[in-house]
Amino acid sequence: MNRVKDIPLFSKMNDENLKDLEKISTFKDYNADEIVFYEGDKPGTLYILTEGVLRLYKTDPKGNELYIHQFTPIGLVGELACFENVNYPATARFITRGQLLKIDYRRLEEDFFQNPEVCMEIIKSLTKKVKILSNVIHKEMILTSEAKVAKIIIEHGELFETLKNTQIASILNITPETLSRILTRFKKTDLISVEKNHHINIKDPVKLTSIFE
Amino acid sequence: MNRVKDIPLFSKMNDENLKDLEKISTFKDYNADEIVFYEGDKPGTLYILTEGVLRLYKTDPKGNELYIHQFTPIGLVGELACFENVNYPATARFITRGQLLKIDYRRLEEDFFQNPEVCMEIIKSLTKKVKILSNVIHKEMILTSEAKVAKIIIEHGELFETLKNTQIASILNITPETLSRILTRFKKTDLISVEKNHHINIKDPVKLTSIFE
DNA sequence: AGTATAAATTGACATAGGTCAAAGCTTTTA
DNA sequence: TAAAAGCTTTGACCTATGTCAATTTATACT
Repeated sequence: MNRVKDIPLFSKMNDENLKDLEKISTFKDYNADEIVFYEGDKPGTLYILTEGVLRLYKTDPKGNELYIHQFTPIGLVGELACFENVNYPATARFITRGQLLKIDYRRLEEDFFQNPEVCMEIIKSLTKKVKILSNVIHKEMILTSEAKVAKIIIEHGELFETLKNTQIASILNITPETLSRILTRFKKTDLISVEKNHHINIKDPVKLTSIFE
Repeated sequence: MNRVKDIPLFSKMNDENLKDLEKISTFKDYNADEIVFYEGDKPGTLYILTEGVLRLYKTDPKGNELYIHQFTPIGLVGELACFENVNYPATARFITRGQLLKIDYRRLEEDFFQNPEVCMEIIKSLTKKVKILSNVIHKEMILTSEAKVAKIIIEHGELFETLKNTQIASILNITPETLSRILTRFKKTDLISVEKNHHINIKDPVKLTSIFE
């Protein structure tokens, strides 16, 4: 992607505004593992993810990464920090190669929010974000490790075919050891079985679901 | 409060829209401890808190209340559920007597979001909420119990003068026993001392702050 | 195919906080 | 001001997960 008007957020802007926007924004490509911003950095740039997978995580005092969310195109990233002028509450790192549109927030503000279409898109984006965070809270505060694993098997079982268990553990914010032990327990109690290609066969969906609901 | 136009969110609406709004909304008074909605309830009503203190919390499988936030006037409550049409992700209960403006969301939608002033207020409200949730995540995922206590002493030490330790423990999502043990430890290591009227005297702010930063 | 590297499993152990129960303290209420 | 009710403190114990280390199993590379 290389034009601002291809971004849904701006698709309904008039040409004049678009031109202004182009002046204060640039597309930038990233490699996998590149950091976009660190937790605690000062805001000032609004990011729009146009390509790739971008992970948001926090770091605890021991240095562990605490997974919050992975964004896929197209979405606003880091708008809270800009709108509220607080430091970024999490670190953003690309998981794959990717691309961002970087917008100089200070030069944007004035007429940007006047446009009702833009406002509507921002509301949508913020709403999505509230939902994401609300789910994070649910997962981290309410669910036990066993419940997290049961939930990801039921809701995204296919992930086990493409990701290593260490990666899944990191998404769930548990250790690989804990994940391994829980999977073993699920196999022993005949809730699941593991077939070729790491495909997880759910043998007792009802019981498995009851673990996290 | 008893008029819709006294609410900032609607203050800039024209008279016609206001009249429409009044038709689909009602003020309702609540007593302390009254529940407004339960986690899992179907949405349909947009609430605006006009008086009192409203607590949002989730309930874990053991029945423990997990504190998320307490709202004070004036603020939108439960808009995520309405906008996204998902069930309420938390329970809302009044801590004091209070009042809500209840708006029938289904009858609202059409022209409500056209109004740029209203949009702007909604963006503000959602932004505030993202910030709140982001803080909840920080508190619950990153901080240890000791760090939570240190943080509340530094940032809201005066709370100890008005609230029982059990209430503070519930805000921090820790048990009163744990809070008591941590306070004892802080006293023993000369970080704080407790004076008359439960006033907490911070003897070593630097060290105390370093526990949670 | 055969070795090197990475990932998963398993066991032993550590730890933060929760749970339960008893004993002191403070408020409130009568 | 006495009795009751409600807080706080303390000790003993429990539990879910993390940590570290050893081993086994898979995967990738020449």
